[in-house]
Parts: sequence; C-alpha cells; structure tokens
Amino acid sequence: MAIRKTSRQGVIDHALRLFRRNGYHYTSMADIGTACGLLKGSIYHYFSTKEELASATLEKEINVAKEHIFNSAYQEGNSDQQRLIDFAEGISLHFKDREGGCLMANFAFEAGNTLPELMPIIAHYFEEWVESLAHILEKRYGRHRALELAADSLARTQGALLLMKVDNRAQAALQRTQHDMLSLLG
Amino acid sequence: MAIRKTSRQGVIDHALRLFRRNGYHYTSMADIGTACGLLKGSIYHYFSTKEELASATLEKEINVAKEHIFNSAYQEGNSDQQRLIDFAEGISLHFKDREGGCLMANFAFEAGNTLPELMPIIAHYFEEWVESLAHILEKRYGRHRALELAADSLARTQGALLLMKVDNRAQAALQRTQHDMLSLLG
Amino acid sequence: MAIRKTSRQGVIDHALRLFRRNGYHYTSMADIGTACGLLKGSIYHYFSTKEELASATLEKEINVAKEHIFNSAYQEGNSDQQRLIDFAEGISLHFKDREGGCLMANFAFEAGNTLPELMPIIAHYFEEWVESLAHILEKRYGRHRALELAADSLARTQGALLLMKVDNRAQAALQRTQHDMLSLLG
Amino acid sequence: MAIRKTSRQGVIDHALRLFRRNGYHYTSMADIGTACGLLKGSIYHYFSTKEELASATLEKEINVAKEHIFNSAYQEGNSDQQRLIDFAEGISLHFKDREGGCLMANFAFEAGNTLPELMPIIAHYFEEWVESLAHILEKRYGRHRALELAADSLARTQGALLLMKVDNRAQAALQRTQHDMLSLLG
DNA sequence: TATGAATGAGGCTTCATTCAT
DNA sequence: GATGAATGAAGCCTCATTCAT
Repeated sequence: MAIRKTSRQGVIDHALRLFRRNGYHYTSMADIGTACGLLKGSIYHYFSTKEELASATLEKEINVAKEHIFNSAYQEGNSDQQRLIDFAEGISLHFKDREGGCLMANFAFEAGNTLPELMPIIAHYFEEWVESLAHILEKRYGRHRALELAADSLARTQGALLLMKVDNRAQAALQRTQHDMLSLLG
Repeated sequence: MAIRKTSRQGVIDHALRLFRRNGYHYTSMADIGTACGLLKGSIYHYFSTKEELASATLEKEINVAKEHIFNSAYQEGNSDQQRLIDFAEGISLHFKDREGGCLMANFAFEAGNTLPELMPIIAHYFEEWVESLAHILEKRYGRHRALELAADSLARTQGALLLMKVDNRAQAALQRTQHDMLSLLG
Repeated sequence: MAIRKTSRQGVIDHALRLFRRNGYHYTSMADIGTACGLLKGSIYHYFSTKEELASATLEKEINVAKEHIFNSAYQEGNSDQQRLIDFAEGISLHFKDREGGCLMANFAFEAGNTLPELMPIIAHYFEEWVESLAHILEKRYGRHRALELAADSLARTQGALLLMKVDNRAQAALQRTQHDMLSLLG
Repeated sequence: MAIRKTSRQGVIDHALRLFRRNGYHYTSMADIGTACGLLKGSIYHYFSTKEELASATLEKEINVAKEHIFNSAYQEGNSDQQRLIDFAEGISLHFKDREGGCLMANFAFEAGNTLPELMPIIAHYFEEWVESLAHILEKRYGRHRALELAADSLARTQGALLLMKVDNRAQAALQRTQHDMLSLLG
C-alpha cells in the first residue's frame, strides 16, 4: 500500500473540478479522495488543510486563465484588434462546457464570510482580468475609460455565467457579451 | 408556556437576511433562532425543514422585488421612459447597502447541485426581471431584441453585484449599469 | 427522544471519574457519552468543547477538596490539633479507593504542554492545599516555616499517590505521610 | 539511497527527551522523526512499534539513573555518609533543568490504563531507587525502617518534581527533600 | 537504510431534526 | 407555541503503521 496513486497536481485538478461544480462546502474531503482514488485522510499527505487545497486550486485557476485568456492581451506581435479577438475567444473556450461556471466567482460567494484568507487571491484574479483587457483598450479609449469598459465587460461575463446556472439558454447572453466586446475595437 | 415570540413572517425576515449575507449552508437553524429570539427547535413550528424555510424566503424576495422593481414596468399611467427610470432606480434602492448582494444569485450558486427544488423559484425571479424590463423596451426594439437587451442588463447587474463582494469599488460598475440602462430609451 | 437522561452535573461527575482514571487524552467524548448514557454529540448540549468540560471537572474537584479537606483548617471551634487531625483524615478519605489518584496531578502532567488554560486552576488547587495546611501550622512554626512544611507534606502525599499507580503497596507510604503530618503538632 | 542518518541509540535519545517533555501520547512518531532527521516511517527500521520504542527509552532511563544515582549506594570504598551525599547529589544533578521532570513518573501517569506492558519497567525503576537508598540506610535503621524511609524520600522527591510542573517555586521543595535526606545520617 | 505514499481507525465537533414537557 | 434534551449522520483532521521503491 505504498503505490503512488496520484500527485499533488492530480489532487488539485480533481479538487478544482469538484469545487467549481459543487462549491467549497459541498465538496467534502471524502469526495475529493474518491475522485483521486484516495481515502480522505490521504489527501493530507499533500495538503495540510482543506483550505490550503482550495488555495492551491485558486492559484492553478489563475495560471490557467492567464494562459488561456489574459496573456493574449500582451502578445507583442499582434494588433490590438487581434489581441481582443484572442481575448474574447479565450473566454469562450475557457468557459465552454465548464460545469459550474467560474471557480473564482463561486468562491467569491463562499469566501467572504468563511474563508477570508482566500479573498485576496480572488480579487487578484479579477484585477488581472480587468487590467489585461484594459491594456488592449487603452490606446483607443484612454486608461480611465478603458478600465471602466473592461470592468463592465467582466461584470457582464460573470453575470451571464451566473444566469447559465439557472437557465442554460443564457449561453446566448454570454455570446453576446463576447460579441459586444469585439465591437469595442470594431 | 406558549407565549408567542414571533411569527412566520418574522422568521422569514430574519432568515432572509442571514441567507443573503452568509448563504444557505453557512446559516444554521441556530443562527436563525438566535436572530428571532427562538431556539432552533422552535423554528420547526413554522417550517418543517430548513429547505422549506429557504423556499419561503425566496418567495418573499420575489414579492419584494416585484414591489420595488418589476411592477414599475407595468404602471399604466407612466411613459416608457418614466417606467425605465423607475425600474433602474428600483434596482439601485433595492441593492443599496444590502449586505450580501442578491439573495437569488447567492442561492443560484448553492442551489444548483444541492437544492434542486429551489431552482425553479430562482429561475422564475430572473424571468420576471427580464420579462418586465423587456416589456418596457419592446415598443422601441421589438420583442426579440428587447428580451436580449433585458437579459444583458440583468447579467451586468448581477455581475456587478458579484464583483462588489470582492471589491467594493465595483459599486461604480453597478451605477454605470443603471446609467447605460437608461440610455436604452435616451 | 427528548427524555432527559442526565444533567450538566451528571456529565461532570462521569467525566471527572474517567479523566481521573484514564487521563484527559485517553478519555474520549464517546467514552464520556457512554458513561452518561448519551451519544458523544449530545455532550455538546452541555459543554461547548472537551476542554470546557475538563475545566468544569477541575472546578468541581476543587470544591470537593475544599469541603473534604481544606475547610477543616478554618474551623473556628476546633483546636489546631483537631484541625490537623481532620485535615489528615480528610486526605485519607478523599483518596481512599479513588482509582487514578489525584485528578489535579494527572492533569498537571497533561496540561502543561497541551492545555495551558487549565494550569491556573491546577495551580490554584495546590496553593489552596498549602495555604490551608500552613494556616494550621503557622502559630507553632511561624508563617515561613509553616509554608515550607505544608509544601513538603503536599509533595509527599502526591508522590505517594503516584507510587500507588505503580505498586499498590505504596498505600503504606501514603499512610505514613498522614501520620508524620500529625506529629507536626504532636 | 541508504545513507545512514542515525542509529538506534540516536532515535532513543531523541524520543526519550520528547517523551519526557510532552508525554507518550503527545509525542508523535512524526515528532520523533523530525528530531532525528528521519521521516516517521523510517523509525520502523529500528523499532517495530511506538510502544517498543517507548520501552527502549525506559530501559535507557533506568541505566542512566543507575549510573547517575543508584550505583553510588554500592561504592565499596565510600562511607555510608559519603554514599548518601553522592546519592542526593546524583538526584539533584539528574533532574536539574530537566524539562519535563521524571520520565518514569510521566509514563506512570499514562501507562496505567493504556500501556500496561510498560508498568513493570517503571515499577522496577522505583524499586531500584528504594532498594539502593535503603541499602545506604539499613545499617543505621534496620532493613524494614530503611525501606520505609527510602520510599518516603522517593515519594517526596517525585511529588516535588510534580509540583514543579505547576509552579517553578517548588524547586525549593525539591532541595529541602535532598537536604532532609542527608540529615538521615547526619 | 531511507523515503514517500497510502491506509484505516479514531477523535472532536457541527448541525438538521425530533419530541416530551 | 416554545423549550431543552437528545439523536445520528457527516465533516475535518491526526496518527500509528505498512510497504514498494
């Protein structure tokens, strides 16, 4: 019984998916264990508390979002239009068929009153989102207005993801959000 | 031993506030009892399960939102412009200083995988929102486009409320949302 | 299932006996529950943590010791000799057939590194012991020497109780301790 | 992968110190491992159970006590007075600044109901103590009374060590104990 | 020898719920 | 109607122990 069954990364990946779908509280250590093929107690070999594991999933999500979405804002070789296209498409692909919507938003709902240590990570994620999108827009709109437009676009995107939890037809709202984003440099 | 300390409505009001601030799971029956001046066991005189109580808070929230927001869309005596102004202002007032943001959105995050019976009520709330806002806009935009615009506005509003959980500066995004709503008939 | 099965005092009494015999750690909440006829979870109706329950047992032990032992030092009607006789006899009766010896000493071993909040209660107990015995002796020996003699007598008593854990023949050592105590005013 | 990091003796030494300070239960195999520079699993190369390791620490403690204390009772070249002086001084040095007091006494508190296999070793330690001290005294007092006096002295010493856990001022009581011991042949 | 991964039992605690009074 | 006592299931976490590498 010392056969390696998974890895720190493996645990993070399974936990991330479960947290995204069911939230922090409704995901038990036993659930995560089952998903990894471990017993609940064995997860403590990799993480010393559930909260530390949650923190690791948030870090991972930030890195993935950077790779999938935010980084496209800084591609030196691309025009602003192209960067915006890539940004919007990155969002579409990132949340496509992603059960549970946005991990960060889900945590934002739970973290406020019970996991205050996680709030800064979540805030950082949203800031990166706004900052990178504003970076694309600021040549056209100036920094101040670009930040406003970026924040509004983020809000619409997150709102659409929320509505999709209740009614799948809201997927159309998400698409319109991406579409309207493109028209900002259209 | 039977002095009436509160009422069904009293319990609902306290529970609603707690659910909005802390979420369904993180609000215990004991918390609600404390807020009402009851012991947790006594709540079962009014509601047979916690979920039934939650359901009652959702119904109440719908009614309040109708009164504060949605009904303004159907005021026969008012112009569409005036209705839209009232609608936007209703939203502002409804969520002003409301700790925890939107009860319905909060439940949407928790209800999906764990309280499926509540989803229809939540869906109904968002439909009422879209339907009433679209009612104001459809003379100008036609029904189909009016529904889209209404849904997008709802998404932006909910997204802004979410961002406010993480960073209070997002209040500005909420205001811009109301402002842009008005310009739809400007 | 709402039949009263025990009381706060009942829980304290059972817990005290188990803590004395088996120590704090080796007594589980389930053990205490079993002794009371409760489930482990039900104990939390009376005490919010195991440590709080432990604290209550220490308070109780102090009160019992005052009644059985320490108070005899302050009986106005009695001569010093008589007080000393009562004091020594109180000790004998208090620890007679008391499985586990002295609750306070047992806790002193565990409390140091893991339950620091309990140390002051334990210290208080030993101080009361020394203070009351010295009160009997100080007319004869002066306060300073009386405090020394009292502390030495306490040490011998506690040491004898410890040895009895290992070898029941040490009961004789406990008796000699009481005997030598009497000869202090002999 | 097989570099020797420590030895059986090394593990015993570290474990002994931890058991003395924190007790058997509150010392985890991981703690011992950390102290030795090993992982907890590696300790099982030297000892097949935690209890066996505990047993080894008790054996070691007995040997050290013999060397430091008990043997002085049998020094053929010395007078009884000198032997007693050495015995008392051995005790003083042995427990001087020894965090946690007497390993054997600590185990006596835990071992009774949970580690019965260790009781004989502990009993043996106390017997050696009494036997060797009585050996010094028996020419003067006769065997029977010498055994009593030795047991009483041991009790007082252990009691003083216990009181030191609660209040460091009890160090004076320990010193008086050694002093009174000397006066037995004074 | 030493490691790191895994186990499984057990511990404390929380909580929705029930019910006799 | 309200209470307080009790339940039982579940949750997080710890730890001695095992074992393939």
